[in-house]
Amino acid sequence: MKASENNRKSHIREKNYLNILNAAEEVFAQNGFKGSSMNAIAEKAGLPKANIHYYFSNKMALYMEVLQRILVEWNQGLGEFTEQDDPSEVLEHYIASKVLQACQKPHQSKLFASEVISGAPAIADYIRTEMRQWLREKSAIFQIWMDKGLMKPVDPSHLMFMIWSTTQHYADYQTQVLLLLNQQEYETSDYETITRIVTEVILTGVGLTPSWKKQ
Amino acid sequence: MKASENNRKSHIREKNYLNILNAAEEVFAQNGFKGSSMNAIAEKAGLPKANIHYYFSNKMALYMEVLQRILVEWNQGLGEFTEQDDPSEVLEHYIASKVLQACQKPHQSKLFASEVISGAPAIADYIRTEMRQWLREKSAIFQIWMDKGLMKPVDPSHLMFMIWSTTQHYADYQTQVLLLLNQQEYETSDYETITRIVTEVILTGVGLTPSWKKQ
DNA sequence: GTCTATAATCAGATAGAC
DNA sequence: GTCTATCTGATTATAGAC
Repeated sequence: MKASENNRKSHIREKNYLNILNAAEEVFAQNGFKGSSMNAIAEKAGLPKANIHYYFSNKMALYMEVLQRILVEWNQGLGEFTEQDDPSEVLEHYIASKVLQACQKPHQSKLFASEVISGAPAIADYIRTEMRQWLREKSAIFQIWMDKGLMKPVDPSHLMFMIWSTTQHYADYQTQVLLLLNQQEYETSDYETITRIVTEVILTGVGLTPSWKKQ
Repeated sequence: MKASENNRKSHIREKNYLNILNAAEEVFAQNGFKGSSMNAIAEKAGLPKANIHYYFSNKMALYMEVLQRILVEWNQGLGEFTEQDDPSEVLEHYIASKVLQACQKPHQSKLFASEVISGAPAIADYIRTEMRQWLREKSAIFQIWMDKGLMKPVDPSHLMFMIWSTTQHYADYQTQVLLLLNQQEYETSDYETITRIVTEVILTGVGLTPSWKKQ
């Protein structure tokens, strides 16, 4: 087999693979693992059901791939900071990224929420190890900032929960938010409004000043 | 038929009815509407599957009853206040009730979250009418308080979303929170910790003072 | 009112032609 | 690699004995 053929084939493989993953992400996000059918995923991907089984050994394997991809993307995009950084800059940046992520890729947070609501059977281990470790590290940095008097002392873990909940709300409860605001979808101006109020309330709440209020 | 017999029968009916509703609430909360099976509900209720169909015509009818009951309970327990009330007292009380509700009856919020994540097919109408109306009324009160200079001006709807998200987080993401905090379940002391930090950050964030910080 | 048995449909997974 | 046909088991719902 010529190399060019090989490339073309693996290109097709890659394309189908991603197509299925994307379709699965949407369907799983809407109805959770148990509530989603391979049929629904196949239809969304525009393929016969059997093709999915050609690329993924079974439903659970597909689900794990989708979840894995989300966790990897989340770990890349967010949350690396050190005690040397400026507290308000760090929180502002973190909140802004989370809001953007929630509004632009709500499926990801919805799928994650679905998984956690059903008891996190697939990611309990991940939460107990990597996520807990990450939270411990970042909490320690918060604590140092508080000890230095750079911010008001509040429980660091719960502060992180507040950031997660307020931002992810716009993904998980997207349907409710849009219905209440009488909008069809999020617009770019919404990202800014949301980021602004969440940042302002939380930063002020822990004794910090948002950059746009300084001087 | 004697009256006593009639009473006994309707008592049995009531007991079974509630038993099924409670079982259904748990199962639907964990796996959503599509992901839940009548079988699982029957097992949790300790009844043969057919008995459920004796009390509820079908799966959707059972689901709607469960949802209905949650919405009624939520409407009773929370959130009646007027512009004459004191802003910090109102917010403190509202947040405390929501935290208690989230920690004590996480199923309810989980089920609601599940419904909204899947696009709110069963309650879109409720959200568009009653809930939107409620939000408009309360937002108007917030706005009056802000106009009077009693609190810092922020978007009232989004402020409400922040209260909902931070409190409901402890229900919807209960599994994650407990895994991260390395706890088996919420304790009474947790209710207080959570209420305290959420209240403190949000109230301070909108320029109010929690009661325990006054004088 | 309760429960076993069963009809009818749907879902996950595979076989095998192309 | 792709797709139709099909197997097997689960699921909703009902029939009918008790």
